[in-house]
Amino acid sequence: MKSVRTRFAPSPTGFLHVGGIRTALFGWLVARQAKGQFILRLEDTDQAREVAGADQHIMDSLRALGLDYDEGPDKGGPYAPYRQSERLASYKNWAQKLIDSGRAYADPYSSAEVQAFRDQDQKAKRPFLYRNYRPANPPAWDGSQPLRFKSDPKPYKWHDEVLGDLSAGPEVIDDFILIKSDGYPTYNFAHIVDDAEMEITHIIRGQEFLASVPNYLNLYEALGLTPPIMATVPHILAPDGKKKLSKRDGAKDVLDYMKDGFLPEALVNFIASLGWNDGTEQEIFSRQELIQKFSLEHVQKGGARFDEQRLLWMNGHYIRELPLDELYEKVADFWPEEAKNYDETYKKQVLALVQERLKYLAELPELTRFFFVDLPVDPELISRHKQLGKLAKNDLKSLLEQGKASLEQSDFTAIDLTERLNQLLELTGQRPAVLFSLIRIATTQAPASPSLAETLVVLGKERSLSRIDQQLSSL
RNA sequence: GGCCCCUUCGUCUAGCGGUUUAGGACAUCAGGUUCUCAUCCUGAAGAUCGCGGGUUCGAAUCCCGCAGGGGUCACCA
Repeated sequence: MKSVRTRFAPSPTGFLHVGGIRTALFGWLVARQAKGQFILRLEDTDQAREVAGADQHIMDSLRALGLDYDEGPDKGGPYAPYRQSERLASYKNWAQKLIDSGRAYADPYSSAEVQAFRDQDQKAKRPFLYRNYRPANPPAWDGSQPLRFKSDPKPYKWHDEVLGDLSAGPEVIDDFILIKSDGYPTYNFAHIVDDAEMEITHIIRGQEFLASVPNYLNLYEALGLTPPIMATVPHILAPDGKKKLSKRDGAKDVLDYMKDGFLPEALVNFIASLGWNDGTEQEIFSRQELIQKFSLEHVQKGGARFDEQRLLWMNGHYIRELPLDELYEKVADFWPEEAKNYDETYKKQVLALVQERLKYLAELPELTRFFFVDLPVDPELISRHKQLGKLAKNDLKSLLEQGKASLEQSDFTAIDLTERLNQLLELTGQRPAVLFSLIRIATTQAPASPSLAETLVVLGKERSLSRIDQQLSSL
């Protein structure tokens, strides 16, 4: 049996956003599930739109997400090269076959002339079809003119793994360009040649190509090729739900998500479940489960909106699931500046306290800064507090003095601190909302922090007491 | 405009003729977890399944119209 071979074939014109990644992910899942191969091919046939470094960026993104490819431009493989710009000879060969069989011809018109035809059709409110203007006696192709496919319009029915049975009439089939006048092939031609030569079994692509499929089918026929299995993945929509997600609508580079501390596992799970599910109510899928359970038939037909809230939740979930030591390693580059002189033991204690609060790793500094540096007293923390804001300064002062007196006697173990804080509640007759809030604010100067006793343990006696003094002197 | 695709809570979705008073998750709101934030737990609100016809004893599920959205009609992919 032929082994399953899928490919991801981006053009190096920029970074990869979630939409592109999803296409890659689905192809990767299909290949891994079937124990086949996943191939990366760069479609760099448009020199004008090419962006320097984009190819490397794409490869970095795939690797960062763990979407490893078996063959690719930087990896080689039995069907190398994997860059279309290096495969021009191939396209020439196949083009020659078409010329020989009378299925390709040189386009004698200037672009201005073609544009005139187009305008004419547009004015008449009918779709532009080049074949209506097909030259009767085209000149021999010398490579300086575009080479066009001589189409054979007919209706087609075909099957799409996601969308089901599809069909289209002959009116959509046209003489499209195979090779541009600059010698480079168009996508329409190149991908068909490459997929055939590379023995690709499944084409998974966005729905912007759907309207062209009949043209491809016509070309496959002319080349004597059997079309691969096709699957059309719907677009991911911008948050407003109107148009497809694009870079200009704020679609972020996936590598930027990684830089903000979104975990690859979370990103992969999120992107997979955007438009796919296994038919059950399961939400969290490990990579192994995705490979095992993924199927193109369960991919949603309609477009899905990108909901960052959901990604945030899922990422937080994956962060919470991580063993502390593993999280500690991942968080290495995210500590606040002030943490650099602290040792691993201390930082791990801090990390354990904020693990359940982290939605993404880049939040670490704002959540933990007070563990590493004394922040200036912020009077608003008290004045804005529901209960504390109502108390007179003298009352606050005396409460805090009592707290200080008790804590001075403590050995700052969790057990002792908890007990003392409880005693303090009875002694002062105050509710936790008042007493604990006050001490918490005094010792952290942060609007939010982990629980009081836990925080004090990590902060330690000396630092806690000196901060209480600092607060006292401001009252 | 022609052609093609799509349409279930705000969002992601389950559902493939009857077990559905349409289920779950995110977000929202309320309560609980000795304090804030978060986690966790419980609960609430939230979709006449785009609309209109049919078929059927019975339809979110099948058929036909319509509407809305998207894609495409490049020497871009």
